[in-house]
Amino acid sequence: MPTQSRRERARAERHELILRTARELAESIGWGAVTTRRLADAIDYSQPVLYGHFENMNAIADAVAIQGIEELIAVLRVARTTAPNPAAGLSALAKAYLEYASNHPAVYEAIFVRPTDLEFASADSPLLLKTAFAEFQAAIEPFAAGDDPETLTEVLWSALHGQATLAHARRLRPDQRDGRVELLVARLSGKNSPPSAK
Amino acid sequence: MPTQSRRERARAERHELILRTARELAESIGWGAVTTRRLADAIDYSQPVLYGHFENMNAIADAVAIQGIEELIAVLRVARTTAPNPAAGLSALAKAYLEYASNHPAVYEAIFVRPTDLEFASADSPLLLKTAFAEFQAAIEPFAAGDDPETLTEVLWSALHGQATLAHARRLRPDQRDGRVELLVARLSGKNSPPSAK
DNA sequence: CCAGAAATCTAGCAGCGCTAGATTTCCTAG
DNA sequence: CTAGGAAATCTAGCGCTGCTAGATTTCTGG
Repeated sequence: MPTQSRRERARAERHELILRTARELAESIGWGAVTTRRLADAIDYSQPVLYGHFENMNAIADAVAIQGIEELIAVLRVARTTAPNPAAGLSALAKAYLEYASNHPAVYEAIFVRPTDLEFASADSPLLLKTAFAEFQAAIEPFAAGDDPETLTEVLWSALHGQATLAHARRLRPDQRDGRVELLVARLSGKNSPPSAK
Repeated sequence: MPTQSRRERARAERHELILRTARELAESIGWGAVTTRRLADAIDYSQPVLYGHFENMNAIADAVAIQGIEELIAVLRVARTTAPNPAAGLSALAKAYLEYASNHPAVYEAIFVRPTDLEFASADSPLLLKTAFAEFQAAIEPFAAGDDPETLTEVLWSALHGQATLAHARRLRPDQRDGRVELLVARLSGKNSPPSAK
């Protein structure tokens, strides 16, 4: 192992340390309070070190977002493919999505809420977004009936995104999280209101 | 008219000037760029004058949000009550909501996106939120069937909110805005996929 | 062991929200 | 009509932000 390699390894480790710390900080104090000074302090280096790894503060949040969307894709895929049938798959995927958003609000914010240049910036991020989108589409497509599957997918994703963000902003009744997603899935998949009461 | 009154009138005018200017600035350059210095410059006063009218910058955005939600409520009510039947009313309300969000993105952001203390802060703002919520509920309630109307309302509102925010972030196909809302409304109201194709 | 390269830090800039204290403007009483 | 005091307004500045140039330290290869 040449010296060069050890340096590179140390550098890569610190790169991960920055990301991990940024993520932890964001989850505990919110992105708005994750400043270069605080982050540098937390990793025990001076601010300029951060700029040796990332172009700016925004790029750090973007990198956390990319890690997050990879996790999210995996979670969605497991939820969907583990289910015994399409209806259960759709329901599991929807619940898994909201659960991820609820358990990792700062990461979710980094991915989908924060004003991001991530759209067309990094070369691989649009691909990841497309992959995530494909998970939604695979889950809802069996219920497309005569409608355009892509449009239906956008409707599903938007509906879940809305529930995630409004729930996080405490604008929806917390105890009804499951009720909302179940009702949404039921109506979107066409299996509508139960025969009569209950 | 005693002197006191003229002063008060001038003060009220400037109050409105601040709000109007803040709103215009936000719509043209985004809330992130609406700073106390820029806003003060735009109204041709120094920064401290702003603090004679509002507690802080956030309170200005909150005030814009309150103006906005009043507008939005009126828009929703007209859309809903003008329609000839419940189905048309729901559709009109949904489209009006998305249109308002699209036409006044900064105001929409002030109301529903910006991290706000508006929840329990101002005395009248929760009432306004409840009133807006009631509009949604009135529109969707006829289609509740056996389901809880409040939950269904939360589902509707969340779904529209998601479409509004993701569309603004350019993460949904712009040309499919109407298609999405129509599909959403159709599925939520139980009038599902057309008999066969097309 | 030592020169040069690489890594890291110190110190600083401009802009942010916000405010204390100086200054100006205005109203009123004599 | 003017003097004085209250009200309105501004200047200047604090501590924070993201970010960077240049000094300094650390490490590496000859």
